[in-house]
Amino acid sequence: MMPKLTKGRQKIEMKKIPDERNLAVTFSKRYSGIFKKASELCTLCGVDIAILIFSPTKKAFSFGHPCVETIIDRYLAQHPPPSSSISQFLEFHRNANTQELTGQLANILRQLEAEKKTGEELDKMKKINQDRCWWEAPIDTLGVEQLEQLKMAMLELKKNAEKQAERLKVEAANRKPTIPISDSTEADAAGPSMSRDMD
Amino acid sequence: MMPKLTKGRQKIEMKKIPDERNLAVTFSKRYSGIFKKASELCTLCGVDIAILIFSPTKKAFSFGHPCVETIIDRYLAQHPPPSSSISQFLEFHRNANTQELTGQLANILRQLEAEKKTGEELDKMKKINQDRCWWEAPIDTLGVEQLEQLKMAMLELKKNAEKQAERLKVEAANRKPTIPISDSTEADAAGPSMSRDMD
DNA sequence: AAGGCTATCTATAAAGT
DNA sequence: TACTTTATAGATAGCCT
Repeated sequence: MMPKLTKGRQKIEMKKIPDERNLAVTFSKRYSGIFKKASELCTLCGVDIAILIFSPTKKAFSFGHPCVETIIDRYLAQHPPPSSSISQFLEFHRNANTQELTGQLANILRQLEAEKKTGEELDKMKKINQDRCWWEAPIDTLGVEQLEQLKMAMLELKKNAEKQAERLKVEAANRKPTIPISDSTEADAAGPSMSRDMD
Repeated sequence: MMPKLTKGRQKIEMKKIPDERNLAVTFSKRYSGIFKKASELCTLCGVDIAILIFSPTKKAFSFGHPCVETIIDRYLAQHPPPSSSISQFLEFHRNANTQELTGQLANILRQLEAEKKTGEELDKMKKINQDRCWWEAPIDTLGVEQLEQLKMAMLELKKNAEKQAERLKVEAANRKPTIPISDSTEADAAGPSMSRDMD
């Protein structure tokens, strides 16, 4: 009998692999193994699957059938139910007041105006990453898809608007404006206040 | 030597399993196998993963580390790049005008006020589906998480506001209002117009 | 439908090219 | 660096309870 040529596959401990090189190799093998399994599951059982993985180097890997975005939309549509979101939104604004909200929206609009002036730059970026998925989406989710886009845009604007609002708040304090912008501007930013108000 | 007790594992053809019963069993075994693999990959390589599966019966199964929503947010943040979304948003509004937008936002606010009056009903719904994920989210993505919620809420409000706007438009036409509400209200709804305007 | 068994198939850890 | 090989660990098809 020949001496064993290799040790073959060995059992490994289920903890984070210490050696960085080995970790990279294992990640590469295993994530592709998982994608293959997912692909088989799609074929064998005719199901829809999306997998999102952020590698050790923070790069995103994804698998999707028929399309990652489609699956995500379908998931979001049922899971964090819209009614839940809206009630949280209302709860938040019950504690604040509508005048403040008006103020913030006004700021968003002002910011919108400003953004329009630099819109050309954004147009270029848009050209670069032409969206690829819309036309693949089943008709019944197309509306949601679009709304998603709108929402992402609103979030971007909102962030910018908050910075703007911070500036305006300082100005406002010096002039006693008709629509005061209070500290709620900060509460609405990335802080934990809203998230903790939930239960 | 004993006669074989079973045939053991047999190779199967990579096609949709015809027998419905067998398919259900295979789905159950395989999806849990994939989740186990994913879990191991998390542990071994310290990566973040989300998996969404819609079963043959359309039920959603998900795996997420640290949390499905977190991963989805991170993915959406990079993939259909925000700049793409925002530029589409801007392109859309370049064709409309800011006055109209102002009008719509005003309607949203009006709707908000109305919603507050029926807020109790929404509170009940909120109780039913307590969100489970916020506090699990890593600090650096919490802000996005919240903003996601806000956005979903805005979208809900927007839909309602559009119906409201439709009514107001009719009123407005009879009184020559300071802020005219034009047909863009419809274009902004869930129809395909915006999505097709992309390229 | 859910869980267990066994024989076999598949994935993959380690080492080699 | 990445592909190939080897041998074993792990997943699972078919069957049964």
